[in-house]
Amino acid sequence: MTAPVGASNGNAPEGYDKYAYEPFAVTVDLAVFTVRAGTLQVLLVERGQEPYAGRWALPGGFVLPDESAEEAAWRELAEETGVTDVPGLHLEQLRTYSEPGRDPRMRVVTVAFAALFPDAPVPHGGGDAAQAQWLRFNAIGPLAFDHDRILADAHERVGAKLEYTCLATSFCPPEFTLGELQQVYETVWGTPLDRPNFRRKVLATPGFVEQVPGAARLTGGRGKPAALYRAGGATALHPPLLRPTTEGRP
Amino acid sequence: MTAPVGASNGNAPEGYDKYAYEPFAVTVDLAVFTVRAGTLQVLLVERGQEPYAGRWALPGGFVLPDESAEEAAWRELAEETGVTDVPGLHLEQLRTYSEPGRDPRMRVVTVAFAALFPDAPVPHGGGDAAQAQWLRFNAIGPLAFDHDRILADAHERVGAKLEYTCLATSFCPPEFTLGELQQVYETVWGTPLDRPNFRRKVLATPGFVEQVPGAARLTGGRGKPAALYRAGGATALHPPLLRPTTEGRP
DNA sequence: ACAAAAGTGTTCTTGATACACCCATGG
DNA sequence: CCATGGGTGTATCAAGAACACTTTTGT
Repeated sequence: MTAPVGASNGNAPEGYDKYAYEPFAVTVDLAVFTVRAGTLQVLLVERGQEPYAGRWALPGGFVLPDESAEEAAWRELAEETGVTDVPGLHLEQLRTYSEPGRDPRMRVVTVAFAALFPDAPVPHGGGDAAQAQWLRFNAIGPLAFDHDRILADAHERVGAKLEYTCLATSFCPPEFTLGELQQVYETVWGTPLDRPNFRRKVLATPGFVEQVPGAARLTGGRGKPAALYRAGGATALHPPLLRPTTEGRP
Repeated sequence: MTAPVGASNGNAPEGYDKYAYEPFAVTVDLAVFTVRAGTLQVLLVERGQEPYAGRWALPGGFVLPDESAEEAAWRELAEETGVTDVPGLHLEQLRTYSEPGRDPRMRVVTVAFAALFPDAPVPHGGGDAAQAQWLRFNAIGPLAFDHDRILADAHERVGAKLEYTCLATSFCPPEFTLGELQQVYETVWGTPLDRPNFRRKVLATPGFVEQVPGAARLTGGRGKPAALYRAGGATALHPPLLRPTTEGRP
């Protein structure tokens, strides 16, 4: 029941006073991932005040009175990174965290989002983006609030999404090699993949990637130049590309 | 950033007045499904007041100051159905809907949940459960607020979850036949399945179901009595049980 | 005897896995 | 010429799809 009052079930609070209750603050928290140099990185900000002063935290902020959580998330992402209109940037709602004690100051309900950032563009620093920084996912100590859990949930979600969607291209620049795409999978999953099979799988999925006609690029300085690809129009991946040795994940 | 104020990014509102903003109401909405007599049914309540007076709506209500959204959802479910401690009942967070105009009276952010109810126990009526009723999913007209969308999202989620979890047993009574389990899949997905293959698939997944030793039951009055099964301990389904002709779902 | 529902077996095809192997480029 | 990374081919195996068939009950 959405209605705050006068709901047809008799359990909603009586009266219709907007201010009758201790107010809830509604915020968004963002788990922004990127893959750079073969490592998984997360965008974090350092807290200046108590509680958790000096700790790292997920970027985020209030949902303003006239915007949805999605709009707030996009706005915050732009403010933290200083980047607007990143092509191929993916942002999706993760879940909502509402435990009463999660912020010691007041009741804060946060809608968490997971975002995939392509490599390269403007990591941090410039402009009004205060001190947002990319940190290695594996080297992240305890975060403020319940952000460790949010980050873990986001990581699991991103890993799962790579299996059955074409989302991995959101981690890549507009043009990329199949080796780079494979590195995205290997970095997020933390497991090596068989190159020939990965290649077949990707190319056999219509609309996953499309080749840039004549282009080629040298990847590591050495070796044969690799063909370049762009993201195709497909979003789903059928059949899925499963993580190796996947037993009993809920 | 969870902090309402003094956050390390400069974008959070200044000051630390809990009442400085138009307050957000936080509610939960429940999409409760069951499979009865080969049809998919949804628990709905009829609204008594404006807006949307006389329309059907998802059951739900406020998140109280000292409970999480999950606790509120369990409480509302118990209140609407009059049932507590239903074994095998499954409830999970779906997503949060926060568009500013979704309730015309005030700003209401709702955390939506999807629940699977086993067949049979206490449909409605008794006790304080006002007028919650089971309606056929296929015969549901336009609902109040944005509940059509929430219900559609919940249905899609439930359908997807049947593919890769053992969740279907949550639709069944404690003891059930494989034919009944198959009917759950067919009802939710709306597609017929091959019985021999379904059977093999279910039995080949360790921990999905376990047979009740000597028991058997006559299903439709005629035919061979079917063996009875209980839900096993497993939660995940590897490899998944995919919907037929599944092309291009995001 | 027949219908209806449970349960078993078999074939065919697809997709995943694990390799071996060739190609192009820089040092 | 060799190390490095890109790209191709192939044999093997497990899983899913389709369907024929048997068994047990009620009418």
